[in-house]
Amino acid sequence: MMKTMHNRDTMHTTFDHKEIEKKWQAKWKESGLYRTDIDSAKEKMFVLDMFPYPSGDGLHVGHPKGYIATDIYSRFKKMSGYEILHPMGWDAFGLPAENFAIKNKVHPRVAVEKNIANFKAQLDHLGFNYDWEHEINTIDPSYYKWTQWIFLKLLEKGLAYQSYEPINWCPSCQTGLANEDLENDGTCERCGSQVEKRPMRQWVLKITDYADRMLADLDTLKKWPEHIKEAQRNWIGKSEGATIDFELQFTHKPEANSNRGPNGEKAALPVFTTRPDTLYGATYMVLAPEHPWVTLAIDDSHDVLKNKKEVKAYVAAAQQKTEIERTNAEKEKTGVEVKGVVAINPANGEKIPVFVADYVLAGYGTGAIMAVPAHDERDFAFARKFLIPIVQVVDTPHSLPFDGAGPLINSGEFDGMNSEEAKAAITKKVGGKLTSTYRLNDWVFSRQRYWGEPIPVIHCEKCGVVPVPEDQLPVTLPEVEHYEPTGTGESPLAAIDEWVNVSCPTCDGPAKRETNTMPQWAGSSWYYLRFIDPKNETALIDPKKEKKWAPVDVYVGGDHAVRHLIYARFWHKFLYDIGVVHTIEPFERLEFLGFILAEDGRKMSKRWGNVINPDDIVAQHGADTIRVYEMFMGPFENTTAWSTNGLVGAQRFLERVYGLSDHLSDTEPEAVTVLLHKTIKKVADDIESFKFNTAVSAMMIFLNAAEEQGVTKASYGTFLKLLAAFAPHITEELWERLGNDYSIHEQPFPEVDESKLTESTVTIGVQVNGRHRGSVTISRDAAEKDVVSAAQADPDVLRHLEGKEIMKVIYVPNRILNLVTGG
RNA sequence: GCCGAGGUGGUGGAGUUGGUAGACACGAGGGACUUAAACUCCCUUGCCACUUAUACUGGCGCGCGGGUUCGAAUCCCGCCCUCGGCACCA
Repeated sequence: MMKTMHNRDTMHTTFDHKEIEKKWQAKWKESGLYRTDIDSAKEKMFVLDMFPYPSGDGLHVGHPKGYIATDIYSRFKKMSGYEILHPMGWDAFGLPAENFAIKNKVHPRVAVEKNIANFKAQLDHLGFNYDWEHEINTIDPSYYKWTQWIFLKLLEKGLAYQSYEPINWCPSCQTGLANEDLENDGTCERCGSQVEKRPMRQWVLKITDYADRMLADLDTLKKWPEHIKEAQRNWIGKSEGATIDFELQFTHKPEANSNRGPNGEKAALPVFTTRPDTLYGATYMVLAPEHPWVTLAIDDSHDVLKNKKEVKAYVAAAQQKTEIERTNAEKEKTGVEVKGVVAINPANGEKIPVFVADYVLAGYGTGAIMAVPAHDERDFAFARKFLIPIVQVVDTPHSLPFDGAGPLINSGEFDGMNSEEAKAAITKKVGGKLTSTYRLNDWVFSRQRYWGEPIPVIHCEKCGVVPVPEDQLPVTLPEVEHYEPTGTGESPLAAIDEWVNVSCPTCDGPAKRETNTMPQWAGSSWYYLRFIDPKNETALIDPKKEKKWAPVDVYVGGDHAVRHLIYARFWHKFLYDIGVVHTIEPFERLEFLGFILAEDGRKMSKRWGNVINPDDIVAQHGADTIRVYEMFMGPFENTTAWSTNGLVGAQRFLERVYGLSDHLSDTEPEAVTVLLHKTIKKVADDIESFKFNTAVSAMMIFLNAAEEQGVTKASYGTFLKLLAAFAPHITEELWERLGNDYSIHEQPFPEVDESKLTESTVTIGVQVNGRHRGSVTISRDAAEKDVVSAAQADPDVLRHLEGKEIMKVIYVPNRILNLVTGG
């Protein structure tokens, strides 16, 4: 290929990025370029990042990656004719601010506001197109008024309740936690302490009522990554099966059999099983140590067991174990037979022993199981150890335990029936119910800490729990002397008598405020809605605005695959049910981003001393450089290590773009025009699908060609528009230098001239026997015989055809020619 | 164990309705400019063999082993490894 080289020497022009950034950031602000017109008639596009927690450490270069992507995407959409909403806000309640406040003796609000100012400055340095008129902050009383309002609605609908069940308690953070706040090994995700089970009064949200809908509606989320949906499915953990009652008989104190319940009804315990088809093989029953029946049976006032002491000791020992010890499948099974009581297998009437064992979990299903050792690995191991009969009921050539399906045996009238069919049939015979159970537990919603939204209820001696009347919202967080957690299970708010003691809204009698606060995740469970209508004082959101702007069109973030996204989906569905929103899901499309590691391949952390502050990169290399670089690093969803060399590569690219403005030509080769239109198409398609790395690469390819072959002012201007979303400062500057009107960011995105995309000649690869041997350049859509004769004229091809006869010709027009020879 | 995503040069990565693998960038080597260095620019750069040669040419190459096909990074079968979610969940 011919290359007419311009001498790049003379092309090199450096520019003062600091000057340009300062100039245009000021101009953008002054002209209100990025203001959103919520009432615009244009089609809307709501592009949102997961808003940050404003930590004292500030941003490192990894944080802005997602923000850059949404900035580019929303700028592109604006150029494509949409009215965009691309806001930013602060998730500012939570433990770190509170801990910082305790340590440094400042009010958390003061610390957080300082951090926000720092974050905002860091973001502004990168040239983002946020409309700060739409900023929100979860700690503003005008915001959390509506967080509290949602809680009241949940309470009203019976979806918030108080529970005294043992919950996760972090001894270091001194607060209760939700299951979602724990690591896999049962430690606190925030401080790493081993979490304890502790019974205490808690507010709990009935998220399980929404489990089925949250699971089913995942299928409507066509624009979500599969792995996120899968993580949510796993978290919800639905199992389908049956609940079947097992009658108990007392053998040690037979008189107890005739004297149960007010109507003499028999005692029966329900078990949950996914394999009701194996009921005939159930040779014992197991209860979790925390099962209420067990608790009752070992109570001192009861005396129906033969070995109460022994069972009691086992239960006590089980409670001493940590979560990890309890849930380690590898360890040998332990348990104790409950003597003096047997269960009746409802299928065949056999008397089977009852055990208490900690391999059965109280929090799942009914906390009791029917054990089928022949067809369950765990039951098999347990049965072998305790010498319990093993009865095979599913026919299989495999060895036991076998947990697959097959024709039944030893199952009375069901012999020969297939497992699947037998599930419903056997359940029906024994009067059981086909049910589902979930791994997901209700959301433990109260924290015994200061820095959170007060839960808006009042406890009255006479009336019990009384919601704070809506017109008294927000219940504002009072000033306190000390933020330290009390450790007693009471929040620090409990010490502020003048705040706690109120009169009951119902009876006017003496009452106390709820002193627990909401978890960190409350404010972020609905914040996206508030961006649309941030200053509304009379409603959470104006219905008309909601109708136009919800849901979020593109939501971008990493992490939070379950927690935040589960909670937000839950609240959104609730808001749908009470008529606040009109869609069943909050986020139409989700883009998951990969993180940026430090140059040494480790996570960026103060601990390793490898943190890079974007401010330093902006100062040294420019905001446009870091923007282009972070998009060029690799696929958006990939986690990649920072590379200063790569950054410099992006900077060189921008400097060459800038330098080219001094070397524009009056004409350009057709090839450059054609390439420009290919580039327009490629960049538009790639931004739409979040493939920013290949969009940048396409622009680099165009720049290389334009430098080598020449480019006109018009084409160069078009190219600048493609680059504008990525590098908003220098493109604005160059746009002005070309003599155009302000602003490049309000230009329509260039149109592709489709006629330019089809070149008149094509280069076709030529294969001999499937191996590439040469290529021919020929007019588009050339006839097969012309391509073959052109290929036969190619010496490289000819060499491989020598002395051979062409048996077969495979020709894919404009793509490939394959000559197959005999011999 | 179950489920999901992935494995391509020295590096980040292109390319998957099967059709010229390695675009673009980084790094490296060589050269121009410079008193010198930096910057900038030009050339080379998957591996191996042959060769005075970086020229030709041939062979091998997308985790491994098979298969389908004129043709496989792409489709099928069987493995291995990495990352993520769940996990004594009945």
